[in-house]
Amino acid sequence: MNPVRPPRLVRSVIMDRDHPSGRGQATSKDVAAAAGVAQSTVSYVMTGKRSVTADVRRRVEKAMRDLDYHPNAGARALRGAKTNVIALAVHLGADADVGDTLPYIDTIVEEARNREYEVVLLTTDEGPGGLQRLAGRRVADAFVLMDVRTRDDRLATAADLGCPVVLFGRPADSHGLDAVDFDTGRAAALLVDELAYTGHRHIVVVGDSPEADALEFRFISEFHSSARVRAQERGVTIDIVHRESNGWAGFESVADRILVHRDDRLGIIARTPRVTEWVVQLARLHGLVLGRDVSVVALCTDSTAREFDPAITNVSPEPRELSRRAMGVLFERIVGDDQPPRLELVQPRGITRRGSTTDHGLSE
Amino acid sequence: MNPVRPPRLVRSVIMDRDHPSGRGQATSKDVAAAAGVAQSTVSYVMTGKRSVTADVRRRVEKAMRDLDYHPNAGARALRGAKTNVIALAVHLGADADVGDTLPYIDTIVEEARNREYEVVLLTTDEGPGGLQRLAGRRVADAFVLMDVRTRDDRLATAADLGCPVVLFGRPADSHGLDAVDFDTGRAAALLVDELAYTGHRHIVVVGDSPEADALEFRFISEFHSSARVRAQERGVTIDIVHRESNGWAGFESVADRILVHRDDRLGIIARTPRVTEWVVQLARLHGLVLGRDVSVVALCTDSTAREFDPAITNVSPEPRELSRRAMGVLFERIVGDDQPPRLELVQPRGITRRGSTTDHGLSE
DNA sequence: ATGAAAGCGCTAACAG
DNA sequence: CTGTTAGCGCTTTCAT
Repeated sequence: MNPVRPPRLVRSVIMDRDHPSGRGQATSKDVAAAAGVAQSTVSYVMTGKRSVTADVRRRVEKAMRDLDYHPNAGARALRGAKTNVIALAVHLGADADVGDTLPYIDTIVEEARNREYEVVLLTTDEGPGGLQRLAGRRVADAFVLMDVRTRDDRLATAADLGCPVVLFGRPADSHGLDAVDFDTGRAAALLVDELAYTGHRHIVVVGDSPEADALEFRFISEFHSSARVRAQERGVTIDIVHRESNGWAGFESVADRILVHRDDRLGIIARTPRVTEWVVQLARLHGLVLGRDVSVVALCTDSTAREFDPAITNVSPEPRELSRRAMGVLFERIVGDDQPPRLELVQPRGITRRGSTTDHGLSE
Repeated sequence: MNPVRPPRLVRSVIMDRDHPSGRGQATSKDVAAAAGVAQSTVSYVMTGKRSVTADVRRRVEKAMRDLDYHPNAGARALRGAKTNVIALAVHLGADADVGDTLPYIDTIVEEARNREYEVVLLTTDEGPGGLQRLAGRRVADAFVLMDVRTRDDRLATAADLGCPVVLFGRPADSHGLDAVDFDTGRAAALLVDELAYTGHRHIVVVGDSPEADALEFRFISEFHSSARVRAQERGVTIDIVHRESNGWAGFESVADRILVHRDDRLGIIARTPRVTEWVVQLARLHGLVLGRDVSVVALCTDSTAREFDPAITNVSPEPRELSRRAMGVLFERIVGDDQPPRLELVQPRGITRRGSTTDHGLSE
């Protein structure tokens, strides 16, 4: 029986070899043997750090494919003193601002992959210890720190790690580390301008975090102060409101403050996606039609803005652009450049006018 | 000058040593030398695989502290054939169900840390190739696959990796892999029961994904079919509705279907946090008071349920428990157990009655 | 209870 | 252009 057998599959070939026993991986030595070259040649074919005859290269590459060869990351890291892993410290706790954090992470992973890097995850809760562990054990050789607070006890440690680090946000003292940040002040100005230009006389800024957070995160305080200044310049009144406790209840309790000027060209600025949801709900609840009785603008991604009906006039915080820039800076450091520490301040792409805003006909 | 100098700091001691040059890490060899023992003894102090005199142990531990020693992960992996890294494949794309995905990841990272494991991140988009890369290069030696579809092309590959894998979800063919899943059918039954017991006569199930998704993810179709069966058993009418296109608009267009029975003891089941938000909005928009004119129950975490006012009667999908169970199964495989593949079906902890439901006085 | 020594898989001198 | 060789830092026999 079975007089005619199909050609054996690659996998079988591997299984039959005696050196890379059973399930074990083929090593560069096996590849070298199969291709009839030295182990170092295999290495040079991979790294391109030495020129190799076309013929030899072909033989090596074929052997790699036949044996399903993958270089062992541990051995590489050990020898090369380079792990090709970056550590990403991000806040994942129960109180994480779930709204727009995934696109940041997604883009970071993507950018890392484009450069043949892996990403290990680290929670902000682990604090400085986590950084030390990963750097000390040589698991990662570059770090991305998200959710950086104005004063952040991870920074002194991070600066001492002796390897590239990039921050999301602008701490009071950056300890000589590179950082990227979104120009939230500029975003606030754009949002205020939009409301002022379309003839609104009163502006209320609504945030979802207690006042205390404004001190911890610069992007919050900066948003507030910039909005305040701009409103003054534009000659419109402004009030800054945030919820008093968690949940809708803590938000509803400040409803009066939000809606005081509901009958006199009121424009509301929502600082996060979640708060946008609430503001929309609040308006509906009070029988106010968005884009007619009251205007709402928000700092949120375009995709979030479009989820509403009417869609919300918005400025995007550009999560993907921010992550791309951060990774750009990080990899420049990795290849080793000695520039002084850099701050990349990402500008809003602009404001997108959608259905949630009225034009009171007073535009300049 | 400087007649009295303070005792030198640990760091200086390191810097002064000549072997671990400059910024370089101290190695176990350095520790051994400093403690006056063999390198192997240092190793045994760490692993505990051989008994060590209390005195020797103390000396070694002191040397480790003095030199700020951290074992090199690459070297360990190389020698020990164990990376102490698990790979987490998760969907992070633009369409990710942002709602409740962070708690899963948070708990996975936490559980990994408790067992001295690191977590590398992998996007679902990378498909089977990502798994092969990480396993082949020996970056990770165990895998967690989230967002598993009914038919998922990563599974055949995953099963062939030759290392522990655990799935979130129940594919049509699990390829002999372990899996954990939430009993969404039971959850649907609980939600229907709650509405039936409190005297509702019509139930509408609202989902946020198009019908097509129900085929891809078992938890969706199972939720629907279980709800349907249970409603029949309880003698109440049921309709299953989902939005027709993205955003609020696609949702509002099915508003009529949702609210047909608004005047006759209507109970609405929201299948996700996001859809809960919308249903609440829709009700308000139509002047219906939650817990009086209409009842809303949801499949969402307790913390999400409490965000609303009135709080929403809910069944939690238990993200943290699910992750804990998954990691439990995974680590049992890692220490090597030869049980047949397991499916851990996590039961809902129960339903929590809150303000969003009316009791029509017909409870049994 | 401890030491000495071999070697995991790779890269980078050093030789030709 | 290619081969030979010496480790990277650790764990684990094998000896004592």
